Amino acid sequence: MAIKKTDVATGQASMKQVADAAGVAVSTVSRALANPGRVNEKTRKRILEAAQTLGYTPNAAARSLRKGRTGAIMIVLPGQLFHGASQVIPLVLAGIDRFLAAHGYNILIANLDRDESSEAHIVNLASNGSVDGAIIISSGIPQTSQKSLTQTGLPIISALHDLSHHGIPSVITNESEVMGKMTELLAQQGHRQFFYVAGPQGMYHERVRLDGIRQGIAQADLPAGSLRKSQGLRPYQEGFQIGVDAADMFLDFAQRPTAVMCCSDDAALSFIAKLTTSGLRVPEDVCVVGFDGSAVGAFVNPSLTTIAQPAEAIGSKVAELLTRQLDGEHVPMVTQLDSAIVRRQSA
Amino acid sequence: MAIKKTDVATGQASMKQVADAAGVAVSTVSRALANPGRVNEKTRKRILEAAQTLGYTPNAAARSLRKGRTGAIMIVLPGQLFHGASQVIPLVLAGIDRFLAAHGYNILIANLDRDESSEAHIVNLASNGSVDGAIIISSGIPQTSQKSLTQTGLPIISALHDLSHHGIPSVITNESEVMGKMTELLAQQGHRQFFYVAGPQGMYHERVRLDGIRQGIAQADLPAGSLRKSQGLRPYQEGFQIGVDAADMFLDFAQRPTAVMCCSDDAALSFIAKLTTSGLRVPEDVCVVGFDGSAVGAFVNPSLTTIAQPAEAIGSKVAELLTRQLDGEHVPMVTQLDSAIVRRQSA
DNA sequence: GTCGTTTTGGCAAACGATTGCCATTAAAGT
DNA sequence: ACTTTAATGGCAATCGTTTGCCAAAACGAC
Repeated sequence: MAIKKTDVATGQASMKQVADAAGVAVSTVSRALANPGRVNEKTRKRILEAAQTLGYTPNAAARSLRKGRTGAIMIVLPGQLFHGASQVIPLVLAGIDRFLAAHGYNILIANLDRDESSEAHIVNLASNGSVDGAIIISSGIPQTSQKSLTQTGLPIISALHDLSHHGIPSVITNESEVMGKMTELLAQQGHRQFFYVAGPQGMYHERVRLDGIRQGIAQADLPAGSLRKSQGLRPYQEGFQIGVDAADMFLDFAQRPTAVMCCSDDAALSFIAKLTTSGLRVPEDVCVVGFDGSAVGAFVNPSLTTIAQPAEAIGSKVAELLTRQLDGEHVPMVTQLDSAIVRRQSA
Repeated sequence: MAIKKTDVATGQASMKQVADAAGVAVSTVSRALANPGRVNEKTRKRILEAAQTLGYTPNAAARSLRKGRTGAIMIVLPGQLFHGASQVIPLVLAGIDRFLAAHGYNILIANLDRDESSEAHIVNLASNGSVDGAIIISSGIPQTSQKSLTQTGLPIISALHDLSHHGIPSVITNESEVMGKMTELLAQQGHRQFFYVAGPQGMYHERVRLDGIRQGIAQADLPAGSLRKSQGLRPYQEGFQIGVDAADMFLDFAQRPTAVMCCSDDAALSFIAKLTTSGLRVPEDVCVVGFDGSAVGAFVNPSLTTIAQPAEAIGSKVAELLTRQLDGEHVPMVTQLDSAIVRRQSA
C-alpha cells in the first residue's frame, strides 16, 4: 500500500485521474460519460479528450458493485461439449450471442463440463452477483447439495429442454411431432420394421422423440411391436459409440428392421459406417436418418437424411425472452419453434 | 434508495448480516473465511454457521474491486466457432479448463465471433479489470483502431499460433515437420504429383504447413513443380466449401495429382465426397489426407488418414504457462508439442 | 500480583464508480 | 434591477470486501 494516489504508472487510469486532468470533479466525469445532457457541452468535450488521452476505461468491478448489475448473462452448457459433428449447441450460442451483443449484454459461459465442481461453480456465479440472468442450454437445472440455481432468484430461461414445470420459461422445438412425421413418411415408403438408435435413456429429448415415433407408428396403423430400440446407455457426447453399439445390436437381429432413426447425426454416421463395413448398403438395404442437421451430413457418402432444428433462432429467441424478463415483462412459459426434415440420400 | 440497511429480503446476504448474526465485526467474518489461523476456532465456527444459515456468498464485484484481481482468465477464440467436424479448439478449451479450474481460476470466453464489435469487447474486457490474464487461441492479436490487446499490459499466452515475435509466449506444434514427414511418406508410396487443399492464404498455419510440404518434396528429391495448390480464398470455418471448391479445381486438371493433402478434415471429407460422386475412388485412384484428427474421421467411408494435434495437452500447457507468468515466473517464448500422423484408409 | 508476550477482535480506510442533494451561476421574466 | 427558474458542477454517501493498525484480553513467567 505504499503506492501514492497520484501514481500514473499503475496500468489503468481511474476516473479521478481524468477528473484531475480535466479540472473537474469525478461526479462530473461520470455524468459526462453516462448522462449526455446533464453536463455542459464544452466541459464535456474537455473531459472526453482527457479520457481519450489517458486511455481511460471504466472499471467493471466498481461499476457493478455500485449499480448492483453487471450486464452479463450466464450460459449453462450441457457439458463435455462438442465431441461430435453436431452443430446445434454452437448455433444456439451464436444466436444468443448475436442478440445479447446487440442489446448491450455480455455473455459469460459458465462451464465446459458438468461435473460436481462445475455445478458448484455455476451456482456460485449466480449467487455472487457476477451475472444478471442465466440461460440453460439443453440440460437440467444446475444444483449442488446445498442449493439449486432456481433458489438464487436469478432470472432463467431454458433452451431446448422443457423446464416449464419448474417455473422456467422454455424455448423448445416440435421434435416429437417431426419424429412422428418422419416415421409416417418412412411407413409410406413401405417400411414396416423400425429401429431407434437411442440416446441416454430417460432424458427429456429421448422421451419426447420416442413418443413421436410411437405416435407415427400408430398413425400408420402399424403394431407397436414394429419398433425396436437400442439400449440408450451412453450420453449424447459419445454419439459415435452410440452408433457403433447400436449397429452391433442391429446386425444380430434375425429379422432386421429396414428403417433406422438415430438420436443424432454422429450416431447415424457411425451406424452407417459399421453397416457398410458389414456389407449392407444404405439406403438400398437399410434406410437411416439422423438428427441435428449437421453440416457434415451433406458431405458424406451417402449424404445424410436428418432433422434440422432452428438452432440459431432458438438462441436469439431465448435471449430475447431473458432480456424482456430482465425488463420486468411477463414472458410465456413455453415457446415452440419448428424443426424441419432434410431429405438426402440415406433415406 | 428507500431500502433500509436491515432489509433481509434483498436477495443475497452480505458480510455485515453474517457479522450481526454472529455478533462480531465484519473484519472478523472476513478473516474467519479467508484466514484460517487468524481467528479463534470457536468464534470461527459460530461465524461459519451464521454464514451457512444465511446462505452467504461473497460478492465478486466487491472482492475484485478491493483486491485488484478477479481470478478470471479470458479466452480469445478465433471466431465463428465450430462450423465443421474439427474438434481442435474445443479440446484445447477442455485442456485449459481442466488446468485452470484445478488452480482456482475461472475462465471467461471473450468472444464467439471475431468481427469489429468482438474485438472492441475483447480489448475492453482486458482494460476494465474483468480478467487477470488472456489466452489467445489460434488467431492474431485482437485490436481496435484505438488499442491492441498487448497495450493493455495484461499477461497473454498464445496457443497454436506463434506470436513470440510480438513478445507473446506461444505454445505450438511441429506441424511443419509433420507435414514434411507425411509428404515423404506419400512419396515413398510412389506418389509423384501432390495437391494441397489450402486454407486462408497467408495465415500462420498455411505458411508453416506449406513450408513443411515443400521441404518434404525436396527431401524426396522431387522437383518443386510436383506440388500444386488450391487458391485459399476461404477461412477455416468454411472448411466444407474449401474442399468442394478445391475438388472442382482438381477435377479440371489434365494430369491429376495422386496425393492430396488438406488443411482440415472438413475440407478432406467434402473433397472426398465430391471426388467419389465424380466416379473417382479413394484411395485407389487418389490418396487424401486431412488435418486435425477429428473423431468423425474414424467413422466415414473410407476412414480418414489425418494428422492429430495434441490439442488437450496444448490447452493445459498454455494454462500452466499463464498461471506461472501470473505468479511472476519467467516463461519460455516458444514451447513446442508433437503432432502425430493417424493412418487410416484414405491414404 | 506484576510485567511482558501473544492472541484475538474491532475501527476505519481503502478500491472506483454512481447518484441524491445542495450550492452556485447563468438565463429569463417582470 | 430584482425575483424566479433552469442549468451546471461539487460534496459526500454508498455498494461489499479486504487489511493495516491498534486496543483489549488472555496467557505465562517470575
